[in-house]
Amino acid sequence: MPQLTLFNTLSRNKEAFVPLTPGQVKMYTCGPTVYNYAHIGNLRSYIFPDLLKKLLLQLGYSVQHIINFTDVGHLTSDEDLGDDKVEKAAARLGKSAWEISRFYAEAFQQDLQALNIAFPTRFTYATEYIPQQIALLEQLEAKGLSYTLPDGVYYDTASFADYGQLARLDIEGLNEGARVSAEGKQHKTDFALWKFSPADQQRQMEWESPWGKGFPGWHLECTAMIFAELGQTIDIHTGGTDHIPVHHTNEIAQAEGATGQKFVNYWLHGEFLVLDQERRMGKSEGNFITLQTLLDQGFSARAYRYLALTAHYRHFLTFSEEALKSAQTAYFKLKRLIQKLDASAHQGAEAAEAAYEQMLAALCDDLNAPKALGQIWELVQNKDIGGQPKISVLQRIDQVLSLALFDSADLPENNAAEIPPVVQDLARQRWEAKQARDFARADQLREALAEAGYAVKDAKAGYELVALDSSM
RNA sequence: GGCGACGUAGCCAAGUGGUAAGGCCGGGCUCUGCAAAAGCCUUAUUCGCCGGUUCGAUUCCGGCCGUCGCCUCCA
Repeated sequence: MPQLTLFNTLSRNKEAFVPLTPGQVKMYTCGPTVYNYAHIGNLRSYIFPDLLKKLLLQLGYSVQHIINFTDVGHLTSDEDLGDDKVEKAAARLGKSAWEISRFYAEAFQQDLQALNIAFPTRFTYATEYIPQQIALLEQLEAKGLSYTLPDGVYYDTASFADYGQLARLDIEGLNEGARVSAEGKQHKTDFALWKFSPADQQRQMEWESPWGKGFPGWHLECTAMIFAELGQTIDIHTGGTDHIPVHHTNEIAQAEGATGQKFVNYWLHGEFLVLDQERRMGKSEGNFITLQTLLDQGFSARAYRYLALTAHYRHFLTFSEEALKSAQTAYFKLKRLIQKLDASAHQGAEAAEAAYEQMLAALCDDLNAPKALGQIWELVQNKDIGGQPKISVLQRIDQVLSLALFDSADLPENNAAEIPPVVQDLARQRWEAKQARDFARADQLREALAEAGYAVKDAKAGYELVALDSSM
């Protein structure tokens, strides 16, 4: 078994992975705030933890994994103090905040399924851990790490010696005023642990607390849920790079401030998906593409997973329709090649095993999926290795990559069910003309089919219809 | 202003101090009535620019140019 090495944001270095308890891994993945659909950039950040988890399983570890839902919104901006995204979405759609968060949480889970992302051991909902969050806040208060202002209870970051170490923050240089400004905040990095409900309005989501009616600060929930589900120290915590300077920095301050123990041994952060020319994709930017949009365009969700795996998780991935198209073409071609493997050819088993070890080694080197994919292509096209050893290796590596390499259901040729009868009729006529060697008529009918949006592909014993739009 | 990342063929993208993975697209050929599919072959003397270290740098160091991210909820 190769040694698993992971790039740890704490040290900014690749480190050999050693779990707290031999053979067991506790990992936590920062989940979405459920006030809208996830976009494909968000989803990228759930693919690499999935890859990591499956690699750990393949290496023989047992894995306890939590993904949370932030189902209580937080501040939208400085101008909207007291308002939050979930409640805002609720107002816009005429639903309750609870309905909104449940709806988008379910939509998110459907996206995960479409992308072959395994569900975690548990999904946790922030609103189901309010007592734990209050208890954590009490702990912090007892240690003198918090102070109360008219609008909420704040964390006193100056009293936590290592504050900002994860992000290597230069606190003095932080953009003055860019952070949420609150009257009376003692230090610009101080953040809300509990916000009071505005006196003049009734929030849908608010709870009683020793400090007054209100709702928890954003950072508190993750820490409280980790403590409740996984313990005070965990192995791995994953999220997007944008969480390093604020969210994860604050989580560490809360957790280690409260317990005095190391919170997380390995912090892993995924880099953004970016749009060519157009900067990052963001929920707030309004320029986001959902998985459903891609499906509507005729793309396979797994082709997007394939695309995500062609880039290293710690690097930007430039997304464009062209890139996705080429990924889907490659992905379908790879599956067709695999379908045609001759399982009765057994030669080259040793070389195949060596290739498998190399793939595993690539993945163990900080999840180098692009390299492993390259090795898959080389294996599949290697003429000295028979179909059987190839299949054996591909099945095992696909348990980690989850590309459904042996499932041909999403290939265009297997999706002919919804072709209109008229078109099918034309195709049949063409086939008959062709059998009668009336090629002029056959070509005419081919053109007619093209106009109807379908291409005909002949095989020896019959033909297939492929919709031109979805044959990308 | 502070912190940080990136710049490899038309596109996506690995990579190493010793002479550039893989995929897509393109081109050529085979096969096919045509077409598609499939198969075979081919596609960067070069890794943003300029210096330095070195026998040797795309890979290390310095400078410059360019692009981008975070510092406010965002993956």
